[in-house]
Amino acid sequence: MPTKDRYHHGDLREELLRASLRLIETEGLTAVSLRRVAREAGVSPGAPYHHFSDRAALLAAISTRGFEQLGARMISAREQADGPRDAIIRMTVSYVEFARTSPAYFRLMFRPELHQPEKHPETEAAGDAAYAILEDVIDDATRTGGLPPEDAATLALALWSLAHGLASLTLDGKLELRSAQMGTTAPELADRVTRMFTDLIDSRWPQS
Amino acid sequence: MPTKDRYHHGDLREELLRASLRLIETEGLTAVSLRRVAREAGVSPGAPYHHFSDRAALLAAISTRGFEQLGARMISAREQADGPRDAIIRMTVSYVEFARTSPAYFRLMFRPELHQPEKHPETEAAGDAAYAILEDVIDDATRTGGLPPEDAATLALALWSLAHGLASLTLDGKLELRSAQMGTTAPELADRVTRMFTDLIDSRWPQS
DNA sequence: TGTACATCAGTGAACGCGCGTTCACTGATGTAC
DNA sequence: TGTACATCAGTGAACGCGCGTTCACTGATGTAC
Repeated sequence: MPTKDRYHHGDLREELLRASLRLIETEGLTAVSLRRVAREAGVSPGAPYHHFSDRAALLAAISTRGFEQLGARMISAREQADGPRDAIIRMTVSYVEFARTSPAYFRLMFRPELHQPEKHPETEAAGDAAYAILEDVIDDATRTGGLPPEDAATLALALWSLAHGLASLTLDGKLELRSAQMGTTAPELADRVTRMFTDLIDSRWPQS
Repeated sequence: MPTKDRYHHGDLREELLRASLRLIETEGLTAVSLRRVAREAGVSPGAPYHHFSDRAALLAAISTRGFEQLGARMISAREQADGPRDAIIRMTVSYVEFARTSPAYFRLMFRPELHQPEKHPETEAAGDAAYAILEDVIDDATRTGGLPPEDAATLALALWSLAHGLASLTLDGKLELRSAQMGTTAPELADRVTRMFTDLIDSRWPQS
């Protein structure tokens, strides 16, 4: 067990990642400087450099983890689903839910200019992997349902756009604004939009 | 006509806004500091304070203008449309097109933490006005088409989410990546997704 | 038309700040024998 | 088991930088008479 006031922290890398996420959530992305993160972790300004080559590397590490977590959620949503149609609903909902419950991750993941993904290919790979899960579910639907294969790629993109738009608008508070006016809640509204979209797919390709 | 080397700039406020947009497009939002913008406009660091109370006020002014331009595009898209169904397509496409042709505006508009809209109600009002246009078109469709009124609000939100997602993914370069793999272009892909969505609406409510 | 004066919109130096990053250093830990 | 030594992971002071903002100032412009 870690003792207080040790010279060696023991788990500084993790602590820095945690502190960064905390900062993003409480004070926003602009508050995340290496100095500040170090201070939050109770460590000197130079210490982080033993774990991350620079600020962008720290942010890239967080992004990678974010994509991995999003992917894990999507996989678990798919596993719990009863058929491809249900999988589509559940995965979209879990995408939006991820944004809502992990706003710090989500905001950073889609701010590529901050973490220079061109220098950190593992971040891009994690993002691609998450998208591949979505595509795979759509492919499932073309095999077992009546979804025409030539529309699969477009539909996957439509679904991603819808989910991403819902997630972004949720984080911007736009959904909450609308839901208040409509006498409901933001999560319920996101669900409703998702279900409507799936219903639309259903009525276009009934056998899917 | 403005002469070079005048003590009074004559149109500094506009020049500062232009310089900011140029900077966002070439070097990103982080490059927009009041000092830098002043330098780009060829003016001393204190000069902008005669036109904007602080940095957030400058950014809010740009955001407001962005929402106004987006609204204008949506209105014009609607006017050119042949019926509510066509209006829905055109407005969605023009939303995405706005993001693509005015990325600097778009990025800033949906970064509320940067321009503190709570202090600048005119920015929020401009955003609400743009959304109202979309809602209005959907309401049209419920009156003239077979769209059930109880679904109107949800559908408006679905459309906004789709358009916003497409726009965001376009700016992040994700659409371009997909389109390259699919042997097409990003704008064409966005069109395709929009048309698919409208087709879905059509097959669900054929008379709309 | 000319002049006095108020106001507007600039200048440029200065302030204090937090930042990223480097570096010589040192305490703690792990390892070979 | 004990010891010498290498390596790891911290410290803390220092660097140069650009930032937002303020301020006393001044040149240019507009206006009243």
